[in-house]
Amino acid sequence: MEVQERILDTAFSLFRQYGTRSITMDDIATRMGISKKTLYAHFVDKDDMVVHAIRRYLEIIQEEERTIISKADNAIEELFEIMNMMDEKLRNMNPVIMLDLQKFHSRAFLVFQEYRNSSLRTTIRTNLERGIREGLYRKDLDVNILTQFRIASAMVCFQPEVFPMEGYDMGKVQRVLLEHFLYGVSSAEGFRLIEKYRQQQLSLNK
DNA sequence: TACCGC
DNA sequence: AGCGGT
Repeated sequence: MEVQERILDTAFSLFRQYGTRSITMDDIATRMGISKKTLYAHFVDKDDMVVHAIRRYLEIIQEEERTIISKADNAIEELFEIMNMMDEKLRNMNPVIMLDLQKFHSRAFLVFQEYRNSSLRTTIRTNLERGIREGLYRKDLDVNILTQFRIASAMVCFQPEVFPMEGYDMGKVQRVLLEHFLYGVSSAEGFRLIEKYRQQQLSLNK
């Protein structure tokens, strides 16, 4: 792996736990056993590093989503796989990171908004359309409204007032909300499939 | 690693 | 004071 990528992965693993504000460039350099000079050889400043760290994280998620979507047999299997993937991606994530981006790293915040408004929206909408086509979701769904709702629901885990880090794991929150959404959009046939995948999950975790 | 300056 | 930046 390239040095930049290793720096970004180290930085992001710290940012996701503590937010960007409380992590210093010294922390990152120390953690990697390199000097700050090396950090500044690869990134113009901290803000630039935050932008790249967020971008990389989102690109990895999108890449994994593409793979899942192309492999999944149907919309429900797709959602289950995305749920497992996001569980890991959001585990131990501190919701303050979003406030830090909003307040101190507006460029990185824009990168996230761009992801939310294009990639995430498309993934959600396409999954709904797929499920309806496959007869696994109800035919009378309002795809527009439900897409908007699902985006909002995915964002609620970043509100520390609603889900403070003490007591709630972001990955778990996302999983529970997504599963709840899935039950809400499913047809009778979809419902049976959900039960089947849930059984499979249970036997896998043993 | 020491140091500056915001 | 402590942290970004040199």
